[in-house]
Amino acid sequence: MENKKPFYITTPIYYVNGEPHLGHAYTTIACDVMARFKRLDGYDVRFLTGTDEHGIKVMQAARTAGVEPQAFTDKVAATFKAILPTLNITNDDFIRTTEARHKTGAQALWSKLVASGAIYKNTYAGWYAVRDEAYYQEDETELKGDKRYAIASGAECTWMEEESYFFKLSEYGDKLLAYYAANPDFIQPEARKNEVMAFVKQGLKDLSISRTTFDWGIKVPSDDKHIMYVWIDALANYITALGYGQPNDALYNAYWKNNGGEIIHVVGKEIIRFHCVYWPAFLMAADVKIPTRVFAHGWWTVEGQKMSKSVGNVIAPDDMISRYGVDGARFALLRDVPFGNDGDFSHDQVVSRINADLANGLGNLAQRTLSQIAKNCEGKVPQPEAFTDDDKKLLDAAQNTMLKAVRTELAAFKFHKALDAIWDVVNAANLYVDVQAPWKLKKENPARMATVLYVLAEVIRCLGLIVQPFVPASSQKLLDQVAVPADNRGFSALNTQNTLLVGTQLPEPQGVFPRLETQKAA
RNA sequence: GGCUGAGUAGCUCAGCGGUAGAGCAGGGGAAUCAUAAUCCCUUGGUCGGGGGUUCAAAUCCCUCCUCAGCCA
Repeated sequence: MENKKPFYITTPIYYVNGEPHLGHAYTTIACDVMARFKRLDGYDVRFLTGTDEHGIKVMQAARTAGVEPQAFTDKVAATFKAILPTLNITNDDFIRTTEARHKTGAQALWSKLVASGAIYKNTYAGWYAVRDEAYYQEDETELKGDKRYAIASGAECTWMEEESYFFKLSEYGDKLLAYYAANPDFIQPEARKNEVMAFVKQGLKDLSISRTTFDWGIKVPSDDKHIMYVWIDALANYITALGYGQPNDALYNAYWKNNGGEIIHVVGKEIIRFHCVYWPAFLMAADVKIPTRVFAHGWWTVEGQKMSKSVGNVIAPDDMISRYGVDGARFALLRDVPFGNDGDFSHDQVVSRINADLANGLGNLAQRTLSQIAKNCEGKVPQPEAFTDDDKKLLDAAQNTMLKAVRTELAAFKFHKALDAIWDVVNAANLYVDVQAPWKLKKENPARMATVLYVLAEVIRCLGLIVQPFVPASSQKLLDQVAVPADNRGFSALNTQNTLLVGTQLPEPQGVFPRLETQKAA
């Protein structure tokens, strides 16, 4: 148990100008599956999520709602926090950028950047679009009537001149490219890496990193007129949550400065540049270690359409849970679509996946096995005879091969392939039941029947163990069904040394994965 | 406009130089332990279009089309 390797995984911090939806749930669930897997696999895991609460948009949203920004963010942040138990998320911490610890840490990071000479003061002038929180060059805007708009986004612009601090991003292009080259896995998937490298190769400009036009943000140390640019504020959360720049930085030492452990940021593809260009540049300048990996996942459409408030097809995490159950929802989001690709969320597809794999596949496998044990073996783990080749083959797949395959796939965030590997065993087990036909053996050869049922029960134990990260609640029920002790459910038990104990009394079999109705109005 | 991906069975995708694959859906059958679940067999594709290289191309090259993203 000692000398566990550290593993630090983060979701982005979610911007509190709207309610949580499918996209937030997706990122968070993916990280949770990874965090749970790594814990079960013997790592010392730290899993962080949280909310990004500063910036002019939040300030304006608060004004529209007629409340103070702090009160506004308190309310929205609470809705983000509330979905975590709903989705059965095992985050170790939840950071809000309005918390004192974060402000202290972010200011410490700023001061470090100043001390290292990476920051200078200048004037910023240009066409500013409030909606985009961005400045545009004159040629990036167009005049319509007496108003000027950004060509790219259509947002209205006003001329602004403000004193601003700048980060010397222009000095980091080569260093970043060298880092990407030396760490080929830093940006995944590959297509995103190409995109980021192309961006860096064309040359980087210094980055304006402070604002004076509004005050909903973290104050720049020793210059109260300025607040920190939202991204330097937001990105800092990954280290401030660990105690960076604060009196107690034990977690920072354990999980960030860690020796040989991993630091992984999971992000949506829209914020890859901030995480793969700005963030590592800030860290280089501050002499802080750079994360091991940034993984950008794709986006969901719903029934073929983009999710949007105006279309009215935004899926709320609560809706998903009430329709499919927590485990069904978690499973459906990761089962088919390669992490990193965009996917389409279709009700019919989700239902058919849940029914085919969970109910008909794994659920029914357990039910048919356990009910035979209940009827024919007094509900006790049966005593096996010598194993046949078929028995050995199936047992070996469940006890040895499966975990290795899942480990390999998850190391590359291939959730769907990990599940493929697990379901290969589920399908093999269902086939094994038919081939062995224990219901016939009952009369012809009861000892052989006992062996077959033992093999199946043991395979169910292994499946119950490995499926824990994906369907945490159901898997516990499944493991209860085969009487696996609560303290023997880590992957260190996924082998031939921790098999089911012959003669153990099993509880009355109960369905674990219910079938969903197929015909249901969307 | 430049760059990066993607375009393969009704649907979701795998294959990335050697006789077109899986899962789901559809059709037929077997079985009856089980959540009307399971198992077997099966229908279905000029692998976006066109050209080229090769004994051989979904797979390599060129070109065009469509979609997505990044950049300008």
